[in-house]
Amino acid sequence: MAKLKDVAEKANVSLATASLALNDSKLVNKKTKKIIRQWAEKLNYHPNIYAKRLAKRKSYNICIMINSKYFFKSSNIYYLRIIGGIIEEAQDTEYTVSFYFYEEDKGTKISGEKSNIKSIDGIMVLDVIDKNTLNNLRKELDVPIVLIDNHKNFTDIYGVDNDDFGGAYKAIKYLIDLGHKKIGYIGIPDTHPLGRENWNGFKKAMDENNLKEICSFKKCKFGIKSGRKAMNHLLKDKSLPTAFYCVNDYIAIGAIEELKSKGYRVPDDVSFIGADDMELSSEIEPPLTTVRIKMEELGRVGLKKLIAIINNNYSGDIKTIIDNEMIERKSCRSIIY
Amino acid sequence: MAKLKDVAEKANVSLATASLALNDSKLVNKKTKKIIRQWAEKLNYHPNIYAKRLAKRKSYNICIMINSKYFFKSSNIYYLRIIGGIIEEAQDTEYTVSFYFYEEDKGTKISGEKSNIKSIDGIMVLDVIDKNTLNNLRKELDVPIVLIDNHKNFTDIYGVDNDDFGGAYKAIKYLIDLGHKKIGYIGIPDTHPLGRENWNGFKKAMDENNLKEICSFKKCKFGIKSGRKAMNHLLKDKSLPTAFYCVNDYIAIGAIEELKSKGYRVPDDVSFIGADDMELSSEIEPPLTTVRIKMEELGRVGLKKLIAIINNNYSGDIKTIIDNEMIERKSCRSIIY
DNA sequence: TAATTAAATTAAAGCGCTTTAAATTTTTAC
DNA sequence: GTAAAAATTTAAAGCGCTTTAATTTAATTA
Repeated sequence: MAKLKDVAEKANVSLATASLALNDSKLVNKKTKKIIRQWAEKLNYHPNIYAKRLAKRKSYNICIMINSKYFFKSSNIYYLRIIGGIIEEAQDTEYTVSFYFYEEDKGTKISGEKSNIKSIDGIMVLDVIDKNTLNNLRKELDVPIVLIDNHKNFTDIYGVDNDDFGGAYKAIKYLIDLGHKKIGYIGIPDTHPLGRENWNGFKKAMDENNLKEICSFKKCKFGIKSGRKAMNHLLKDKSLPTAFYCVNDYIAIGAIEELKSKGYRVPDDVSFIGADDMELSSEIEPPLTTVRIKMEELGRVGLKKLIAIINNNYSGDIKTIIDNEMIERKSCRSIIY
Repeated sequence: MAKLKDVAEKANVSLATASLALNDSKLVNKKTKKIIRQWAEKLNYHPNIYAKRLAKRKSYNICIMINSKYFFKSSNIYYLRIIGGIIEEAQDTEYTVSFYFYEEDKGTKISGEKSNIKSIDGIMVLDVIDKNTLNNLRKELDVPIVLIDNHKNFTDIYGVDNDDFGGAYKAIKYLIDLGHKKIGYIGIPDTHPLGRENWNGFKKAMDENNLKEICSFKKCKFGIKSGRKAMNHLLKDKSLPTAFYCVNDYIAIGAIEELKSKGYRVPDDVSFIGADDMELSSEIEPPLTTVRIKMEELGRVGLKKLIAIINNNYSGDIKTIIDNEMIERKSCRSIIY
């Protein structure tokens, strides 16, 4: 493999000039630069990243921290898509990412035994992280941190979040535009920030249209079973709304299943809109209309942001909010006559 | 951050001795070694991995190649679990993994623009890879390759594969032990190696028990819809078997749905066993009994194997076969009276 | 005790790059 | 045409580690 010395020799310049040139320094003459670049190309030269990192005393490496419990227990497409976005983005930079599974209770010595984790320029944390672990991170490793989809906990730390509020709002507006006036809500408790955001988005859209909430259930967990249970519970009410917003697709899927098993038709009798867009959502009957979270985007934007921060040229907001995308499928019908 | 020099000074030895000691060389006296080790610990010394890699002319880095199309299109838990296993395993070694998305048609210059990919000691390829890309890899990067779950294509390349054959066999045996004699098969075409393996495993178990195939459908794709269609088709037959083996859980889920929608009960009327164990499988009604693929294990074993090969101390088989795990849930019933 | 051998330690070079002070060349100003 | 300033190039040191030849120390033998 060609090294810097080789291109320097071919180009008839010193090592220093070659290095400077390939790093696009203004110190070197344009013509010289061009010649050096051409030789680099011709020799298929690629810098040895380890030599570079050593010389620059910089790791060009970013650590992606993932709670191993969440990852392995409830592992779902969620992490995969974020990670996919990060990797893709990294491929276009000179940064490298390495993944690190942490365990909450072992928080105190994050940077203990593993030496790799010490060679990093920044940290991205996926999903929610507990206060202890985070604080230890901050103490032990003195590098910038970006939280991905942390649902606005830790307001003083850089982050990239999905617009949960806006997603719910958008969904309700969509239903309203379809003519629905009686709209139900199936979600998780308000104690969870995600629950709060969703509920607030829902409420806002309803309020703006002078609609009153009806048939809301906020005790779900994430999961199909939970959606089924919720619907089962709601079915005891006298009247069903004409449409439901569910804070995530699995809940919606469960609710739909339950409803169908009782003889109702979707969307003929009641429409459904979910959120997240899971792999399954397009597979069920009817295919689920949903507010898709741009998870790849969260990853991509997060990495860009972190790199900017590392290089001291970030000037945007502490929290970046990523909007959602409406995926119209077959689970909502218009009731405008 | 403490460096080697620091611990050498504290321990009152030369840099060389310190280095040797921490790498457990037999050249250095045991007592000296101990002292040096203690100081390293006390100073919380961790070698700078870039300096090390540079000095050793070795990258300690492994490239995980993923077909970006498969990853992003049909992205599912499959990749996530394998990747999880790899990352976990890597955390216990001094190797680092980096991920690389490739595109089939761009096969010719895998190692082109990106320099990172050139600093690797080995390659793991997830899932199926096309011949062209693989050959280019071999030509361009002269490092060992391990194929993960490649379904035994490329018999001359190291690999770690799930025991698809054994999985099907195990599933059928399970059904037979439950008393089933009329067993149906829903799968993918034999042209796909996975289809072949499954079918052969199915056949073998059936043959061994003098059972005749009945109600088999082999034109599925992977996916719920496909399972639904399959069952719809099979329902036109006169008689249903008492149990079905489906080559993957999504197919099973679709088939079950379809069957239930026609008024049948699962497992009362017909039992189902799937394969893979997807996130969803435990969520449906009834929770699906399935032959779980140990995907994390595939990743873990694959990495270990590759590292061994890199260090010239692998002596096992070209292909390593990982067995499956029976997950008993509620979709199969005993029909022994 | 001296000579020989084995064990332990170290000096020094090198990995491939960056960077800065110093040297050289070119341009500008007078 | 020369001095001063600006632009360009380079020598050399350094990043933090490994490794080998050479040196020093300890153990063995006669």
